[in-house]
Amino acid sequence: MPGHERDAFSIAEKLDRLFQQIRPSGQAEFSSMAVAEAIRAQQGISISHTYIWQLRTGRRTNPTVQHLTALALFFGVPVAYFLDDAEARKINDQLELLRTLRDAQVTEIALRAADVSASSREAIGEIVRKVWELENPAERRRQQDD
Amino acid sequence: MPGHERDAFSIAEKLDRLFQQIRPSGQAEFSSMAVAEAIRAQQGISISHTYIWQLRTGRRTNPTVQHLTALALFFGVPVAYFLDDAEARKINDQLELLRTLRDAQVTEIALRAADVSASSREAIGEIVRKVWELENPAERRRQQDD
DNA sequence: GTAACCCGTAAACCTCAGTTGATGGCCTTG
DNA sequence: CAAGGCCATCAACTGAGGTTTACGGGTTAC
Repeated sequence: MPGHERDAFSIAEKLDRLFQQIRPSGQAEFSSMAVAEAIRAQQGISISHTYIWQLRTGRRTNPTVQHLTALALFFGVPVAYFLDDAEARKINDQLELLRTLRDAQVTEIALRAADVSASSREAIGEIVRKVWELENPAERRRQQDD
Repeated sequence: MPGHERDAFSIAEKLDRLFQQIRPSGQAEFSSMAVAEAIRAQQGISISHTYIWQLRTGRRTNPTVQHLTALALFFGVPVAYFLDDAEARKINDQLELLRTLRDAQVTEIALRAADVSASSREAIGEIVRKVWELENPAERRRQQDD
């Protein structure tokens, strides 16, 4: 099991939380039976109450997309609720980076530079680096690690 | 099948798209074999190249969360990309831009420029524009619409 | 040439996701 | 009390998710 840390919260914990927080008429929790029946009725997807219980209690941990989607739909949460934790968030950073660039109105520069010869690009890169170093004192430059 | 509209794009189509758009060094696509091997190596999750191919070609359509998450992580997209169409479209556009920039090895320029004052950025933009105009004859400059 | 390799494709195969059936506890209602 | 329904829980089973093995085509190396 290499370095990548797994989800801090398991599917079981998240599902359990949904059961606790989303209740039929404000009273007691849904029963596994009721949820299974509702999913079959509303979505036409076969699922057994036993299996829902197994997922909730962590006895089964690796459902298929169909069942996970069905549960998410029933409880009215996006499927990503079950899946996107720390790991997926890291990935989202990469996409966020693009938004950051766009927000800094830098994409036009990038796009133009992309359409330019390699040697010119190198020269431009050098200029940018010089400007950046001028504007960023050494002290601040130290905290450049992700 | 009641009212809830299912995903317009299958997992197969989305996965195929990832293969097409996210490439190793800008050249040919990843092979199913390479992806399987990388997932095993980087994430320690067992997956066979044959199965990846089956998913990509739509012969298998209902993977478990473990495998879907592994694929999403490898390609650097949130798992929701495979499950939620709205988000998938958003990410697709961003991916295309990101790949364009990466292929031109221009991201470092852009990143540094984003971290620089507005006036400097303006100056840099001016330089880039000048270089670009130098390298792109007037004739070609006219057809700059897409 | 041919040997070695990587690749997509296919079918046979095996493991585990998911079901079925059963048990017993806790409520009601008669 | 017994009868009946709803429930969580368990063990045993089924079948689909996932793998293994193998074949043929394409490419590079000797």
